[in-house]
Order: sequence, then structure tokens, then C-alpha cells
Amino acid sequence: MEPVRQALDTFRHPHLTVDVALLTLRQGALHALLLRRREHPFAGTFTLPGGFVREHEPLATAAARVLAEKCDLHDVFLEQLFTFGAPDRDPRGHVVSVAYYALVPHERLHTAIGDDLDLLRLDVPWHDTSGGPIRALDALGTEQPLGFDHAEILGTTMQRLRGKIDYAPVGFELLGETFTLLQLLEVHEAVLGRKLNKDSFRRRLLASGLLQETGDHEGEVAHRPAALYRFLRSNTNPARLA
Amino acid sequence: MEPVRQALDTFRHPHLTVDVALLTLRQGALHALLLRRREHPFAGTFTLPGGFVREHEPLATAAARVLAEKCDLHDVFLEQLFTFGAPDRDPRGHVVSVAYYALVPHERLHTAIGDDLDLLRLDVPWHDTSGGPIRALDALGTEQPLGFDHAEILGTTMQRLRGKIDYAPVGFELLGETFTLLQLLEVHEAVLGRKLNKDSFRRRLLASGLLQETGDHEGEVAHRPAALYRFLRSNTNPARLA
DNA sequence: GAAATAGTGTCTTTAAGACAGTATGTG
DNA sequence: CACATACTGTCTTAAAGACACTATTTC
Repeated sequence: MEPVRQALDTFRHPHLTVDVALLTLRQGALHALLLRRREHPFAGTFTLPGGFVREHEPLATAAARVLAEKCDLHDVFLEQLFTFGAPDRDPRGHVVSVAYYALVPHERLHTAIGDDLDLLRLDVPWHDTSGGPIRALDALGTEQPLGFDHAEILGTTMQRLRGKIDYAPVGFELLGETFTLLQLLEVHEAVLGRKLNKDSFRRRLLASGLLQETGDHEGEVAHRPAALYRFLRSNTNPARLA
Repeated sequence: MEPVRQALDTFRHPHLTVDVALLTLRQGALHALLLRRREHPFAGTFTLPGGFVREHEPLATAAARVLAEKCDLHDVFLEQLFTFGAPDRDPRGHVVSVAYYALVPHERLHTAIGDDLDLLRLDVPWHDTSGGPIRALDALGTEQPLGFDHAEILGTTMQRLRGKIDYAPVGFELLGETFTLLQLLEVHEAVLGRKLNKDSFRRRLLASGLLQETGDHEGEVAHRPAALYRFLRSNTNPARLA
């Protein structure tokens, strides 16, 4: 028996970690920020950034710390997703992981991408909110294997997002400070994996009270420029964690 | 250094428990199954049944075991709710709790109620899905204090139920094998805390494909007896845990 | 002016709410 | 038969989808 497994087995309780599924929108498709893993187990696969929860550390703080330490990312939208505790999810021993998902505009990620940190495109094989593991594809469209149960965690993230985007203001977290209605529509289409009706989307969002007109319009386009909106963050909307 | 050893040697880690918010419907109102606590801390308060997660034990199994050991309840609807990890939620140390909620018809609880096990009526002070702690009232309508963050856990349970009952078949879990449409309506009204429109409720449920007519009708009523329905459990519906 | 998307107005379709009226049991 | 609730049919209302039409920018 290898020494690591031996060390874990001497303790009677499961260990507690956090994993963070950070999603962003690139070229109209959702991508996840993943780490290329060098060590046993699952060496060579991609995994979500994660780490142990310290004693006296709040769970959301642990998730934010993991993103800061492993990806140099600060002040992103974070929300608890689900806790994964299958006894065999880590071959070294029983590790229970509280999964969080994070959303961030693509512009904020440029510096973070490096050798062992990559954005993989998500391919969701189901078309409703049924759930199940999903696939991660590299720039060439080749499937890259995911370690542990992280394909399952990303699937649960998509399931949560699809169920939530219609009535909760999460789409804004993937856009910059200001955006057009078409950009917001494209976020919703990327999350839901299907085309949406432009007319009713416009009506619904304008009537929702979530949008504030900036007065500005987009530029650099060969057509009538669209009005730019800002997300009106009310006191009941979720906050960011530093 | 290997991360596992680092966590064990450098940092102490939080302990992991499960807590179960078991809800039932009695006299048209939602009640929670609570234990009267005798020990420090929170001696004299009511608390949710809970316990430590054993190594190599799945989380849902731990939740079902707690219900079996502390309440002699088996084979109930159980679903993971949220994981509570505030460092000060237990004054004895950092205890992270994976909360589950359970739903069970009132008839199945009669034997479970005893000296230290009681059903308290829930009083939800908010009228949408905004969330927050809720109150527990005894048979006389007197508020009974809840230990730890269990008022918060019950509040999150109500929030989840209210958000879910409109599109997921959870109302059936609070009813017996067969039921009338009016009984199902009353379940929805108890969960949502408001009156619903009878006509559209009937239309919606009959069109949903979730109900199977038994052919029988209720008896013992001084008016035209209503048709009895059975919940049509499809393969995508949630299962029970033994 | 051509091209392209933004934005407006209106008709149709669909689901919920309202409500009148009929059906069927008990006492 | 009175009464109470079950159930049915239809009108109204609100929101989504469809689509025609106008507006405004770049090239």
C-alpha cells in the first residue's frame, strides 16, 4: 500500500475540500478554467482548481482562496453548487468536496492562462436540465479527459445555470460592465444551448427592471449601434467575494 | 510536500456532519421533526437530527442512517439541500454540516413521536423565496428556540421547496399513496404559504402527465366524492433511500 | 444607396384567472 | 330535497412568439 493512502486511512473521518467550476464565455461558447494535473492520481488529466478547507475558514472563503492561489483571480461571482461525497471519488481516501461555481467575463482571464491553466470548451450532451457528466474540448475540438468526478461537477454546474438563468440575474456575471441586449441574449443562448426568441427576450429584460440604460451606444459596428445597458445590482442580488 | 500530508500536519481540519430537516404536513400546516437537546451546547433547544459522517460513507447514506438511528424512520424522500460551514455555527469547534431535507406523509410519523422527538409547526416570516431563518411553534403556538444554525437550515429548506414545487414533483412526497386534487392543492398552498387558483391548478396538474387516475373515489365525505390519483413516478423522478 | 442590425407596433397563440353552470355524493 | 364539493365549459387577461415595418449606423 502506498504511503499516502496509508496516512489517510489512519483517520476516521472524511477530509473536506472545495472545488471551483469557473465558467466564462469565449466566442459564443462556455468554457471552464481547468488545471493540467501532473501528479498521481489522474496525472495528465484536467481538473478543477481545489484545495483543503482550513479549520475556522468559511467555505466560500476557501473557494475564493483557491481561485486566488491557483489562478490569481480575485473578486469573482461565486456560489455554492453541491457537495460531492462518493467514497470512491478520490482513490487516495474519502474526500468530501463542497463544489462552488464561479462566473467571470472573459476579459478578466487573459493574464490567468498559462502552461498548466487552460480554458476548455464545454460540450453538454443533454438539452434540458436532466444533468449528468459533460465533456471538455480543447481548441482543436478534441476531448480532454477530466480527473476525479469533475465532469460530474461541471455537469451539475450547467444544470444549475440552466435552471437559474431564466429567473435569476446570473447572465450578467459573464459580461463586462456594459453590454447590449444582443450580447446578453447570446449569453443566455450559450447557457441554455438553444436559440431564443429575440422579441420576447427584449420585452422581458426591459420589463424586468434589472437593466439600466447607460445612454451610450456601441461603436465599431457596420450597422445601427445598439444601446448599452448596465446591470442594476439591487440589494437582494448576490454579492462578490474578494 | 504532498497536499494531503500538508493538510494533516500543518492545518487542523473541520469536522463533517449531516443534518436532516424532515418536513411533514399536519392539519394543513408544515411541521418539522425536531429533537429536544439535553446536552451542552444549546441544552433545552430543539435541533435537527444529525450526526458525523463516517469514513467511506456516502453523504446520503449518512443522512438516511441518522433518520433511522434517531427517529426510527426508513425509506423516506431525501435530497441534499446545502452545506453550512460558518466557523462559529458550533461553539465547540469548526463543524461543517451537509444539510439534507426529507419529506414524509404524516401517517408514517405516528410511531416516531416520543419524549425527545416532536413535531413543531413552521412559521415562515417571508412570503416569496427570499430566505432567512424561520420560527418553530409548539401546539400552543409558542415559539420554541432552535439550536445551532438550524433555524437557518429550515429556512433554506422552505426556500428550496418553494422554488421547486412549481416544476418538480415534490408535493407528492407529503401525501399518501393516493390523494385527491384538492389534497394536492392544499400541499402546494402550505408550502407556498398562499392560496392558489383551483381551476388552473387542476388544468396544470392533469396536463402534466404526473398523475394517474386510480378509478377509485374518496369516501366519508358529505358531498360528491373526488377522484383519487396516484403519482406516476417516472424514471427521471427522484428515488427514495432505504 | 446597400447592407446589417436596432428598435417599434401589432396580430396571433397559449396559459392562467374568473366564473357560470352541471354532476354526484351524504344527510 | 338541501347542501357541499367535484367537475366542465367558456370568457377574459397577460405574456410569448411571429412578423412587418421603420431607424440608424458603416462602407
